[in-house]
Amino acid sequence: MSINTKKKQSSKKTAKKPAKQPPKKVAKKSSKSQIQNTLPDIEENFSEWFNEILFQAEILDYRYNLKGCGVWLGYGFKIRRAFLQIMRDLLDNTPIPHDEMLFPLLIPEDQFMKEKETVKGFEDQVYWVTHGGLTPLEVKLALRPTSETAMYPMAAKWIRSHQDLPLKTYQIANMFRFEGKNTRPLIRVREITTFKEAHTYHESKEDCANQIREAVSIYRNIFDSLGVPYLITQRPKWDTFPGADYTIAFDCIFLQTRKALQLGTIHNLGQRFAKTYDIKFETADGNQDYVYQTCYGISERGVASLIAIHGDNYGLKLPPVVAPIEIVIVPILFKNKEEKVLKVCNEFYKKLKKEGFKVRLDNRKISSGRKYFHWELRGVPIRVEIGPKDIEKNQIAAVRRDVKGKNFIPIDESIKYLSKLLKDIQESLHKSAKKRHDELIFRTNDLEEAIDFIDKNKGIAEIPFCGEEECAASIEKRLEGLKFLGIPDRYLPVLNKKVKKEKEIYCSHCMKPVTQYWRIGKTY
RNA sequence: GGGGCCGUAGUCUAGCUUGGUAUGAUACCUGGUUUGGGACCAGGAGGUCUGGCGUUCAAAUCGCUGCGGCCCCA
Repeated sequence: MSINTKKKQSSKKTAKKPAKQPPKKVAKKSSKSQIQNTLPDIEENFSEWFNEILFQAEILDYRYNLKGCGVWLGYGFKIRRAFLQIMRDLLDNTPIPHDEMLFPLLIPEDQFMKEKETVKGFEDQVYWVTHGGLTPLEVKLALRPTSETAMYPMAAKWIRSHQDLPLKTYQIANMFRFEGKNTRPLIRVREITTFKEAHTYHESKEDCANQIREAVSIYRNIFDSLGVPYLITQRPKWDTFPGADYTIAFDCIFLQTRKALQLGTIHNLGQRFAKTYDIKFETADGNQDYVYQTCYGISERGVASLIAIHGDNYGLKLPPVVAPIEIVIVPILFKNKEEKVLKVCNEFYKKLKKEGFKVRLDNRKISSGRKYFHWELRGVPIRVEIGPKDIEKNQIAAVRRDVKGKNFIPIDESIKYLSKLLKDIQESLHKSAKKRHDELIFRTNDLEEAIDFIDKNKGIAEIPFCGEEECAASIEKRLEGLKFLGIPDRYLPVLNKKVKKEKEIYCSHCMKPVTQYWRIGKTY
């Protein structure tokens, strides 16, 4: 199957178009059978590949006919669920746990408008509910674009004393943002179906800084589990979350487009929101003070990143931790031998199931080659084949998805072998992605070189920079789509005991002496 | 934000210029034969031609507009 990524060059009138390029083969095929269900080439046409894989691998159906909204399908939903499980496990198990909560989707206008900075940052993106049935509402209701304004008035009611602090909360819910016309499945959507937002409340600046460190470490863990490489960067002050003191972001550079995708953000909110929403507590010495806050969020872009980072021309490669199926068993059936093979497969299936593997036996009456393509497209890490020859030799054939080798294993050793293989795949996916990702970062003192590097879509660059917005603006003007990501983590006091300082470098634009490189590149 | 192109079965597509029975493939269903990398044969089912309005004896086809998609530029 294939979804609407067709690119029709011809108009009705001018019809006679150039011959359509056949899709690039993803596999060797006998010459007489026709090619179908192929994916666009991931290197040549990443964005088409991405749309196709979402549909073909049954992750998302984007034919809902409402811009920026789609349907999570069965297989995709399971991946999403595993992704959420990773986040929940980490947040629930910090020394002082985060409590999961759920706030209303609707926010009354007056409450929403209270925090001026946030409103300004989101005002052109808010969906408004103006009617209840046929009755116009006296106070219109915002569909949350983010939940600070829903949560903080409640927090003000809950927090009385320093004994109530720190309070750590999170919710996983959908958000609505009226994005412009350039929407993209999972990456830029109008309904963010999956937004994990943590909000924490503290009695001091120091506690707040500690929380930032905890958040960074949680996020590291999340993306490491997905095998997704990332850069940690403090956003420039002009690109900080509205109302926050500073914002630290996790970005992933897509290996094909070499554009950075923001995967998650961590904000130090200081006391600004506490003052707006009057979140006060009584200190140990009997005074009143406003709480210090942080918030940090991750969306379904996490799923997008693991699809994009590991995928190839055969389809997905799922890290075992998020794979809905870790091992698929394909029986190799020959005439008059079916019963025997199916019996052995069934026994092996039950054995793996009992051992706790996420396993699936593919009994369908289609050719085995077809099954291979089917499961490879869906990124199942290991395929086990069992045929008459294997039964004779008391073995199984194990094929890994990531590097495609076939190995024959004595059936008695198979459990041990398979669980080790899953671990290997998990690690090797991460390692190979990280290796390719690291190669996309280029440090130079020469602005021309940096711009050339980015212009040729080779990745992102680090250049010496003074931090001034005007200076940044003149550099951004040099190349379309060029953006300042911000300050690399190695320079951030909050994340380093000893902060690194560069010597004898000068801002790429104004030539002032500086001590930091900044990251610049193209972004999604 | 500005501009361009497009929408026909689950999917892809022919037909549109010059208005008159909607083409083919694939996927799907049934039966048969097969199966160590996308099998084959036979039969079957599947369409408000993106929604609305208009022109016309007659609209997939011409015009306007909504919705949706893709591309280029800011």
